[in-house]
Amino acid sequence: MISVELPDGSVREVEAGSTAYQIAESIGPGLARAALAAKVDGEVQDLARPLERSTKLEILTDRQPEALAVLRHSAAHVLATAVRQLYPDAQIGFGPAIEDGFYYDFDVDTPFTPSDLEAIESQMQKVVKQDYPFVREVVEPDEAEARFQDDPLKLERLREFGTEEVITVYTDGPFVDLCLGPHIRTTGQLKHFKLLHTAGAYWRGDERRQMLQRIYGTAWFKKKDLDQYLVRLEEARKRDHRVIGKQLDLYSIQDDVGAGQILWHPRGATLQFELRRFIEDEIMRRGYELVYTPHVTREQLFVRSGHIPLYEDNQFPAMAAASGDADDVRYRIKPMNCPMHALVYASRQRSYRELPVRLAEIATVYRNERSGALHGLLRVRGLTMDDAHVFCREDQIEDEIYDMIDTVDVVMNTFGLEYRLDFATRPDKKIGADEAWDVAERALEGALKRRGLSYGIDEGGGAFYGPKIDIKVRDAIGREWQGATIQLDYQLPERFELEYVGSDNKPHRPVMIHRAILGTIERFVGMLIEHFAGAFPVWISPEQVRVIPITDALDDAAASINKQLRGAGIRSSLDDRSETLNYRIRDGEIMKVPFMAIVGKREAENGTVAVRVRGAGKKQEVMPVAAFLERVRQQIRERSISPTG
RNA sequence: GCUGACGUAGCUCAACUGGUAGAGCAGCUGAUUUGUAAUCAGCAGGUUGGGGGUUCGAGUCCCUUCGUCAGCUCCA
Repeated sequence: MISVELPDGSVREVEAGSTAYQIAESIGPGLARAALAAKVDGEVQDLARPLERSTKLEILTDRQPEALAVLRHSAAHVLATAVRQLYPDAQIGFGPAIEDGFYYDFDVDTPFTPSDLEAIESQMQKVVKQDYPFVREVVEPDEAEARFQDDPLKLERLREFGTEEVITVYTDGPFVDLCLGPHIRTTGQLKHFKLLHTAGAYWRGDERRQMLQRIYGTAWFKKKDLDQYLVRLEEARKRDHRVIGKQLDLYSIQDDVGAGQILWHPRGATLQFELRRFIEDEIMRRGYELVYTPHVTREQLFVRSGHIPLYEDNQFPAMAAASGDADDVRYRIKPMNCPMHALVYASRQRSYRELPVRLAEIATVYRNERSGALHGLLRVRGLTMDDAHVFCREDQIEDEIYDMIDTVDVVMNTFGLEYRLDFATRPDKKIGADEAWDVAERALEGALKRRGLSYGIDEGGGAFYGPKIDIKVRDAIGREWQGATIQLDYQLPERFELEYVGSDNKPHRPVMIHRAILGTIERFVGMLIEHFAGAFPVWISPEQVRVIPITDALDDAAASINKQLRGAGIRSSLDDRSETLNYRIRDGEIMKVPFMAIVGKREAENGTVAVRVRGAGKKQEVMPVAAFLERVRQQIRERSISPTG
């Protein structure tokens, strides 16, 4: 007999070899029916696994979020079962649960079409109806080899197993898979799922290997959850910066210019203008100095910096010699600013007294991104970094990093953006002595700890030249994009032989820190559009106030208010079109203008405006023009997130 | 770059198996003068992304090229 402790603290004595399912049955038929998996001593397992030792046991049902991943992974098996029935020659890859769903990779001769998906989904329904139990078996290597004789992908994985490892296979009806588990009890427990789309995916994520066909799907405990998820996807599409960017006339990308290049329209340019002003103001108060450097330089510069050949794939090809130059002088458009900032530093002698030297430049750089990677504003070829390079002594690193993290936090909080910090440590392939890495990593982590923000650790994720801190923000549909980045660099100072004269009157090599706070203006604006769904804070709104006269008899009065607002530095416009009031108000709402100042006869007579605040509907407020003006200015000054705030 | 899907008026989308390219909104003109989310009428607008091919005939089929989208890979 063994004793099993349940979550409520009660203990049951059962025979060794009893299953969690049997225990669930003994507790009650309702629980047995609802049971999806078991948690044994903190580990999620199949319900059918025999319990050999005294343990703590929790029966997982649809009330435990941990069971969702089990359900989704099982859904992947049901998918594979269906695909194998419809396409017996399909070879199977991997099929894990992922956030919000699952996928399974198949090697098939002809890729699946959308209508194939429908057929596969209805076949899945049949598999569910069959209510096949998921059966786990532990097998010997040669037995496993035999079972997966016709599945080269599985065989490949199988041959990677160490001799000590336990090989398990799972069977549901006709389908057998090499799999760690766990699974739900039967296929019938999968109820609410939907296949979403297909995509190619390299086998083992390696672009040199063959491309498999991946089918993505989603699965939920309840129909309501599934429906909500589909609605959420729909809502996210409405927040898509590419949709809103068009609606609000912020920017365009045109074939005549080329993929991945942004044409900023006046409204989008205003966002960029305010961001630049904001960040430049912020960092100059923190002791940074602005520099401007060329966009095209001799290729040799990037050879010296090491970009060529290391980064060459991401650079645009060389340009021919400028006229009059020697034939061997070629030029490159810059993919980064760091070499030039290093040269600014090196342009004269530096004393330890002037360190840290902090050089900043908001500059557009050009990278030859692979066409398939481009994505609206979030991944472009012409990207504008709010770049800076700090040259300092090792003992100054921590303070500098601390200040950078603080800047990131201030900037993100200004917009109410949530972000995630990742501390990326030394990779296997690295340059420099371990002692230097020790110092660098300690400094970075010390600064993180001092700032008191939580962060993840990306073990071995650092750059080859130094550890880094990455800041990631999510887009409307939950994809993470890198924003700010802070990178320590021992390599470039070496290559450019950067020096400062120390108090000992001897030359020393400074450390270089690369950092961007917004990341790139393009990506940051894209994130802002999605975050605010186009309803920007007043201070960055392209159009802050729209003055609307009720009839054309009031056009002059409205025009003079508009002029007054503009004179006060407010981005105001006048809508005196010969359209109905309703039409113009609707237009203002659609364009997400934070304030509409409506001028009727009463207002004109009293020197007031009827202020309609974006999103507040009819709850307007009549106030003197001067008071309104001050209110807008206050919102701008305080960088309020919402006009109602 | 790779796999798949897609590309029709400024925008959103129609056009059955190949048979005269349409609508709404936006735009222009005129009328209307409006008190808080679409006033009415008229007009104009397209070598169907580009190039080539099959066909009596191509938006529709084929090839090619550019681009977009979802992923993969890569990355700010």
